[in-house]
Amino acid sequence: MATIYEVAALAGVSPATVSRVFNGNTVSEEKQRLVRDAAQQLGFTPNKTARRLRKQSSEVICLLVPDIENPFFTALARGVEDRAQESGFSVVLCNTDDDPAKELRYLQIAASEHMAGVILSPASDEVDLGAIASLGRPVVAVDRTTPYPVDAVKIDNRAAGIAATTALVDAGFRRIACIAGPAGIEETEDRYLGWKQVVTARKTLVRDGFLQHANFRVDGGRAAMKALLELIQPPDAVVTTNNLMAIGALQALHESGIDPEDFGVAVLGELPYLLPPPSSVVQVRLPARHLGRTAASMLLERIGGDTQPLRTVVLRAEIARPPLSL
Amino acid sequence: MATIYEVAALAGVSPATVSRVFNGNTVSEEKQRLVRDAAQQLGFTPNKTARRLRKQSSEVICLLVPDIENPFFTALARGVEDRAQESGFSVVLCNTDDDPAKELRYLQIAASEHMAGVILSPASDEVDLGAIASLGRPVVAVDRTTPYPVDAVKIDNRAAGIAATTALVDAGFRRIACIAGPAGIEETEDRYLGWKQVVTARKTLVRDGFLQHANFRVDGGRAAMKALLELIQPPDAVVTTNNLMAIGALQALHESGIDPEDFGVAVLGELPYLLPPPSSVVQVRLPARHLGRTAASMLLERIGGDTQPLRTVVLRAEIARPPLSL
DNA sequence: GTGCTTGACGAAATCGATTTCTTGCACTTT
DNA sequence: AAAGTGCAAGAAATCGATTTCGTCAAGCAC
Repeated sequence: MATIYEVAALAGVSPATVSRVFNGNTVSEEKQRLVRDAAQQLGFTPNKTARRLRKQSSEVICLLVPDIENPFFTALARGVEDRAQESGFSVVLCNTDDDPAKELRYLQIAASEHMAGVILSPASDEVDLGAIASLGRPVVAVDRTTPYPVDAVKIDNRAAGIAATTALVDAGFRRIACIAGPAGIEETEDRYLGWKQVVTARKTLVRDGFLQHANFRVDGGRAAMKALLELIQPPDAVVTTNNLMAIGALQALHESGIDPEDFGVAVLGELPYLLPPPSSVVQVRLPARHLGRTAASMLLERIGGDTQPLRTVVLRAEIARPPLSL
Repeated sequence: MATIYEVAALAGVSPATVSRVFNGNTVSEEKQRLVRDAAQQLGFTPNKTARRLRKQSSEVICLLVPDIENPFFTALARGVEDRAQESGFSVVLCNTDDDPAKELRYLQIAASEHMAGVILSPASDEVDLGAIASLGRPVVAVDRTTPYPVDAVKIDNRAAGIAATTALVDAGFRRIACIAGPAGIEETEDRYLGWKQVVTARKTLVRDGFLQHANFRVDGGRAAMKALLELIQPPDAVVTTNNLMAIGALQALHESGIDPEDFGVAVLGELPYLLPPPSSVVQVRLPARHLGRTAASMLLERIGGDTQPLRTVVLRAEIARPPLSL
């Protein structure tokens, strides 16, 4: 790897001039040519580490997601990446496993690595953005929000919950349960509030136990569904507040020998279905990729020095597939 | 962010001593305590960028995969990450989209960012490891190999192809086609050779057109399957050489109204099935996560200075689900 | 012609660590 | 007691860029 000094020596100029050539400062035509030729000849690329040390920042943005194996987050990551590429930024993708300790570790890395900014889907409300914030690096919360004053991009979760539940009611289901995520996570809270609003307004039957809290994974959804089916008066339909839990719920239904056509399932998110799902499954399509792209745009604006007041962008989800009526 | 100089000043020692405390050199008990206290008090963490510039390396490894939305690669990534964490390394995950240009860009970034090593699943045979290699950074190829002399971890693709095809033969299918990936990619080449070996040895019927090349994605699999079904004498079973193409193939079957129980499908890889797949689907389970973990282990050994001869580790796939006989 | 502005560009400082050199002190060894 | 040995720890060099500062010359006004 050639250094700026070698280029300078070969071109017969000072290192400062070489730097100026590559950073758009005033250099005479003549020397520009000399420098470029020399750089070309030596295969010179500026050392990012040295530049970063000096500039105290880099062209890398850090993306923290809770679960990289969840297609929702990979789609989101793609959105971030696409947008970042357009501005010449690289994306570092980190997996927090919804573990605040891991999250903190990565945030510290982001800080000490001088990354230009962070996009994160916080593992918990207690996320500590202190280190990043004190460096003045912008942060954008995505999908979930934080108590810190940062920009955010989220989905209109309540509306999504309402849409999902309404679709089930409209399809004729009358005993609609809800499998929500862990209590205390705002994102899932809003979704189940949407459910609650609809079941209350439409006066459907709600029993104790119709609201199940589960972890966000497949096993959580399956366990919750099993619990629902064991109720004395079980539901005839369910709203699950994320994609993985829906998979678990569908598995539980299948294991219980229930014909999927007879049981309404509404999902917030998309299922990795191979084949068209049973007609009684409603999917609310969450704009994951767009979420990522929007977050990246906002972050890049901040990195560029934008100082407008904090923004929260709310994206609307849409029903992917209206259910047939019963 | 406190610097080493501030810590040194507060502790009343020189920066060199502070550095020694954090890098395990000989420092008296007394000063160690002083330094640690001062560091604690200031919340000091060594600046990674400065350290990296000086040491000419970092504790970051770069993982390049062709498609981050493919569950096979996310599982692989998890394996890499898990292993890296154990040694205190961070993983930067980059998506090449099977685009040699993007791949090259990321490799250059890895080089100029002084990353400790690279694990990659090369987009093509023309991958250029020159920059990385000239820095002496170790590289491990995963899932696919390269013409460069680097360590590799791969799957016994031919055996997997043989296992998949044999399972179909054993299940009674006699006109077995193959949907292979793009010609020229070794990984898929080996898999289809496994198929070829079995159909030849077992004397099943093979027609022109029974071997389809497709891109590695869902649409490729679907198109290939459609082409197969349009043959004058279509196959009664198919081996698909990756998971996404299998999804496409199953979709095509479904769209053609063919009962999945009547048509044998063997997949190299796992399907993101929600529910148990039709009994005629054979899945050869590829140990993706393990692949990643092994690659990470090998890379970390090299980073640690291991200079043993080049190794290629071959992992064996296993049949996930023996088919019922017809 | 003198003084002032302006622009190109080199010298040197800087970013924050690590590491090599060097020094000084305590302790052996003959 | 002089010389040798070992070790803790400070001073200074180093990694490779960017950036400030200062110089010098050209251009222009008076």
